[in-house]
Amino acid sequence: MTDEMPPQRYTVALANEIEHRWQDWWDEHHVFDTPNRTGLLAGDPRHVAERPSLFVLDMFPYPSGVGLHVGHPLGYIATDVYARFQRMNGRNVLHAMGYDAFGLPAEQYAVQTGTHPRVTTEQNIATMKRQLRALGLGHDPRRGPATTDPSYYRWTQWIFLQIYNSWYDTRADRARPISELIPELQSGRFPTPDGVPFDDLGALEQRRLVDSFRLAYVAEAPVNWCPGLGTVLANEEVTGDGRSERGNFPVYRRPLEQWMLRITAYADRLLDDLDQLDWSESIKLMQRNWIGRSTGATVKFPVEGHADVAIEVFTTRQDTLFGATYMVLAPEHPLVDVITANEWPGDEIVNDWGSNAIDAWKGIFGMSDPPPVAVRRYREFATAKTDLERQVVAREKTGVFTGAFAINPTNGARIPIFVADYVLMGYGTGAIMAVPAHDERDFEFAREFELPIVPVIRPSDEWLAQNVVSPTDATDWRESFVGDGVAQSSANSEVSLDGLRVDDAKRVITEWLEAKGLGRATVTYKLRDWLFSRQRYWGEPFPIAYDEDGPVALPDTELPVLLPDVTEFEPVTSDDPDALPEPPLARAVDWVEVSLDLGGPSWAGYGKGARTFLREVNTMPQWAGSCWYYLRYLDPTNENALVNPAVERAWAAGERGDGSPKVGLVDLYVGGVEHAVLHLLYARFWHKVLHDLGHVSTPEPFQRLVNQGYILAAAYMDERGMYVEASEVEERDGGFFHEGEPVEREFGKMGKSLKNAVAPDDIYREYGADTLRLYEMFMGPLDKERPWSTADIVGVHRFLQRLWRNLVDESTGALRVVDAPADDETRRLLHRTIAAVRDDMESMSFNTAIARLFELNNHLTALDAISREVAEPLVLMVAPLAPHIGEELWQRLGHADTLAYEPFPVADASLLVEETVEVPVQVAGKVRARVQVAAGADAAAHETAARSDPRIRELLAGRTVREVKVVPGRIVNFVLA
RNA sequence: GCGAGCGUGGCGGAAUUGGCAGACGCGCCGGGUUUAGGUCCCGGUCCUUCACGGGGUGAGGGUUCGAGUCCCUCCGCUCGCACCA
Repeated sequence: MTDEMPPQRYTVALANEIEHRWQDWWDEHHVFDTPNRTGLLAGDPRHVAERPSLFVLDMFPYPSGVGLHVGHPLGYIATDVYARFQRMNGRNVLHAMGYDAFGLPAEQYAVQTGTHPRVTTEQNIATMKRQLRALGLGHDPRRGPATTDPSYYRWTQWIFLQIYNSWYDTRADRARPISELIPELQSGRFPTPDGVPFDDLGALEQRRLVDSFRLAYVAEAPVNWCPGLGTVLANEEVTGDGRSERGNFPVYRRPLEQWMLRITAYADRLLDDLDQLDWSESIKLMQRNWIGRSTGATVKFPVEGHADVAIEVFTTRQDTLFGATYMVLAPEHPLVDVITANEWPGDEIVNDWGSNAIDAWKGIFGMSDPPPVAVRRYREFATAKTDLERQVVAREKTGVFTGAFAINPTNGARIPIFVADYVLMGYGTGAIMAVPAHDERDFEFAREFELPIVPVIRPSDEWLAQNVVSPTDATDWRESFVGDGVAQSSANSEVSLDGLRVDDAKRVITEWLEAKGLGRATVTYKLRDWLFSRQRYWGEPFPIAYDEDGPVALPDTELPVLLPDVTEFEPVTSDDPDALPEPPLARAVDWVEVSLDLGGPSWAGYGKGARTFLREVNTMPQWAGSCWYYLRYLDPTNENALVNPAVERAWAAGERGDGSPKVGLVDLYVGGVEHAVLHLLYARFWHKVLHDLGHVSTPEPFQRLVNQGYILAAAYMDERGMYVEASEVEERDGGFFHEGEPVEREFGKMGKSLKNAVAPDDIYREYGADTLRLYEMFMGPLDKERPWSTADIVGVHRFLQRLWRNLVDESTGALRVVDAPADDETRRLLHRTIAAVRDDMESMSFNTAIARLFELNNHLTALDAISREVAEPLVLMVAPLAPHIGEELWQRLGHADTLAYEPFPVADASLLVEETVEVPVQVAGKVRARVQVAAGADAAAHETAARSDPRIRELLAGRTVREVKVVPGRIVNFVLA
């Protein structure tokens, strides 16, 4: 079979031999060791440390036990190509890969098999390193920490302490050390309990007061509690039907005391600073929506018969206040019990049908119950609904009247107060004023409950005409009017909005509310503080201990707080929803109890001499380690600091593409869109805290973000609806079969669940790593999803084979390259290719760069010998994409050192200009001929050339040319009359 | 429902941003090398037509000398959010 094969053909055997040899060579010669300008990693034998820096980063991978499939390295290859290109372009490039190795999968596997998660994690990291090394990625091997290394999580804990020991100064709009809060408290800037001066407070009161300012705090908050897993879960770990993603156990919302991080203090900056980042608009929008800032006003509504109670609502439409005809409290609202009447009011409120509307308000569970019973039943009904039911039942409005009335503060109207689950306790104040004329949800509810609808904004004429209704009487309205318009029926003896447009009306009414002490301008956010503790073993321990009064921070000298080496790391699980979390670390009794002499100020809970504390037994969530890993890449071996500030500044200095200074440390960040909100928001938050405290110099972590598309692959489902192993499916007669049975094909994200994963190892074995790299880059634009097709790989493999054959004689192995100059046509093609490839590499359009290289290479196959002036630039251009064959050919061309630092070819501009250009000629908009004109010729010359073309002359004969449009070098168009 | 993005050959995808639609690759067709298959090499390949020509970028309309590209309406797909006051 192989006896016919030329001995020096670029087969997979030769490719693999070349690849392994160069991977070893790179390691031995430290080719990708990136020097820092100063500090521990400052050695610089290649003299590149002073070059402009470029930090290229991949999202931190989790070392999974099942190994990689070919979808995983797509982004890693892209960053490697870009990093190699920029390194050849004169940049000092930092590119490294660490491991996000804490987390639930290793712990679950440990529970199933009894293997300690550290063992599994180390094995998985080794497997992943082997698979990634085989791709030829040019990472600095010294800069790849794992979050599970104590030398790494020591600094995760240190950052937590920085956050804990900080408060947010809203006046300076930044976080400051907690020690700087004390003078502020002493000066009386912040109110103290009962107005007692801070220094006169007891130690515990001081401590409680200071704790209430910290950016990390313990609070009771409703969380996703999963007794089946024995831990609380993040929202993203819970499926749409309220079960755990792993294990499919029920998840319950219940209040538990947990660590929270005060990310809400940064809401405005997290929102506003997005403008300075080079991220896709869709990702920015997702973050904006998640933060969910809305500006409006809070307004107090007095409650009839309760002189001391007012219901505070948040609204973005304070201009419609005169149209508020009822109020709604969320079922969980604490005032519900306070204001609910004992009996239904005796009022007659006549509805449109002439009957008493109150009868319709008494709820869905029977009209004989008094308000307290009706309200209790409704609350039970509302809380029993799962999230799924709330979605499916969608917008069907339910609720119940409390029997109580509030007073609209603008016009004194008595308005009924309802409880309804369309108002959420978690947003705003958990209560709303309802303006059914100008709010869709309120309108639906008002129709359902026969409530009055009072238009206070005159709708646009267009809307009125379309709906054929009155602007002032909503009886016939089929929907609310939510657009801009002019206020009407909105005046009392002190203020009038009538005639004002929405924005002006908002301003006027807000001023009036503030003057009367009834309300004020307010901004609210959807963003909630970040629940930061988990009941897991395999995570970072908190650097926190407790005395009888609460949490106390451990000093830096106690770091790292090592994860105790237990034998039972499984959480306590249960079927009982009322079971309480029992973190696995609670069982490490010897570790939990710790004797410390903390010393220090009483407000920090210290200062009591040596005594016994109990350690925090929760661990941090997996996000903790991934919030700051990119900073550790800068200075991974530093034992005295998270990162040497001088090193950090050197990497942070730099410019964006447009020459403006960058605000984000990392120049290019590539990863999956699944982290659009959580990881990217958390990391930005931590970075900003570290920036405020002076530990990093930029306000943002990631300047430019690119989301690579998923790799899709055909998946096959049998008649039972089960996925079958895609690699075992055969196609025949236009159908697909698995073990003889017909199966249905679909396309989906490559992975274990669809049984359609393709292992990179199989591709190396069949084609080699350079071919895999090239194929993944050639499939399509980086940010688009693309279907994997193993059959298509031969195309790029043939390219490498042809490239090899163009430069190396397949039978003798001799170089086919000559020193004679290239012919003119080849030289011009080369320089056009260089110009195009350079542009494409800059914009990461690798698929088109590869197409250009194909064209040049195909041109060369027709030549008897290849000139060195073409061969060398070609090899250098291929090298970032296919570095092993690049290095091998470079060496065979007579170079002793790596090409990784060779300058990327630069096109000779004079060779890009053709002497003549072919210009299409249109008659009446249709291309009828092409003519040659001199490059740079003017419009008249174009027209003359076009008119002298015989075909054009024929077509124009006897016709009147009304106009001739000429775009020199591009087109000539004769416009006929 | 709201928001964002995308619809180009049999398939993956190009098109300097309003100027020659289909680069490049797969597949397919034909030929060569080979005992044969595979590999490899050469040529062809949007549809229609013998050809000249005509048609063609999800559908329909518009702007323009000129539209894959801009605008409007609709259809389809993907993603995100989902009672956020």
